[in-house]
Amino acid sequence: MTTRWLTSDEQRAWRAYMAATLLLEDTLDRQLQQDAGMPHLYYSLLANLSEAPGQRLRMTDLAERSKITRSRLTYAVARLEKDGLVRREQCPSDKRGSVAALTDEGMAVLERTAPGHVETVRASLFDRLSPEQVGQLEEICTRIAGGLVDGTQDGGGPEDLPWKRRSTPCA
Amino acid sequence: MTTRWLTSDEQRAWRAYMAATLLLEDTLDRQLQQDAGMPHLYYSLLANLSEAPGQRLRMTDLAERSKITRSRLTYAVARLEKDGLVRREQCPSDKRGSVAALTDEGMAVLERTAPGHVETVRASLFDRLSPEQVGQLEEICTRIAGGLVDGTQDGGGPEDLPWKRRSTPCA
DNA sequence: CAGCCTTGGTTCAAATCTGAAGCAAACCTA
DNA sequence: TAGGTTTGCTTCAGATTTGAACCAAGGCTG
Repeated sequence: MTTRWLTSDEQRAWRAYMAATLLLEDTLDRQLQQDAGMPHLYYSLLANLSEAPGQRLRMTDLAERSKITRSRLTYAVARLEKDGLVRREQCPSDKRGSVAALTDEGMAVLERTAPGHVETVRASLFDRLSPEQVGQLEEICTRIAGGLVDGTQDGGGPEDLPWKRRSTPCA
Repeated sequence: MTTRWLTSDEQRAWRAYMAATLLLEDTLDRQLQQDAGMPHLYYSLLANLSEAPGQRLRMTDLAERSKITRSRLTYAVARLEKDGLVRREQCPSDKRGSVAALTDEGMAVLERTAPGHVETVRASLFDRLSPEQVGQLEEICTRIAGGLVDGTQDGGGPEDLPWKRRSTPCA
């Protein structure tokens, strides 16, 4: 089959998408590195944990929610643990498993830095969009993410994609 | 001033955005690593060069178009040069400057891998969106990017942001 | 033109990320 | 319950990225 190249509308959208995502991620990384001493992804891990019951999650579960590989998560948590923001615990129900738990200090860092982060997200994104656009963005992104979560893109790729797994709740 | 937290609409949009961008970038990286032996960003560098007059660009210019730092570009180009896909040339008009030029081999790789890449972008993104959504996405992303390009986010941050610079065309 | 600031790019050291491999526990199934 | 597979997570080695430091060439000013 001959390639269906992008239309010029699609090309413009694609270029804008690449620019926006690169610039925004960069902005957030810098802001958080500055104010919280960690990249955006690490902050989002803390945020994820803070919302979980007991402020703790199984590694695989956290990886899945964060859309990152288990390998990447292992390193990230190791760093956060070294900083005392997260503690690793043994999963009582599965001796193989480990649980990442937000420490009080981690929660404190989160509470201290959240306002600045939200402010940056607002200034970079939401304050520039109309309410309708916020809705459109959600719809669009949900659709994209939905298609990629268990994405049988072209017949089963790598297996280390955490969001391709199921994890049993640890309790 | 008290923090203006995200509304629940904004929160949903933000979460969807993070999920979509992480998953999509991951998908593209894997696809291109597989088919072209390089991450998505490197591919986009080649693509950028291929569209430039003479298939060559000043380093700073390329960095700016690609929305990455000069440092990052230096390493990326070094790798691409090692693979023979790009050649560094001296800028005739400025002895400090260097120019990245797409080689024939680089162009060949691009032509060979472009169809698969486009197909992945389609499957992941455009084939899932309505034409209106494509338009909305462009509008939204253009707005985001526009706000961050020379973004005086909160009074002048780091200076190594290439898109904060001007570069003179080399020729 | 000397002195000084800016610009274009690279280099350094350290942090992060990646995919494959490894290891142990859990889960079958005969 | 032994044997084989899967699951959960870490470890390894190498690639990539980061921000600061560095260096040489350009530009400007007195």
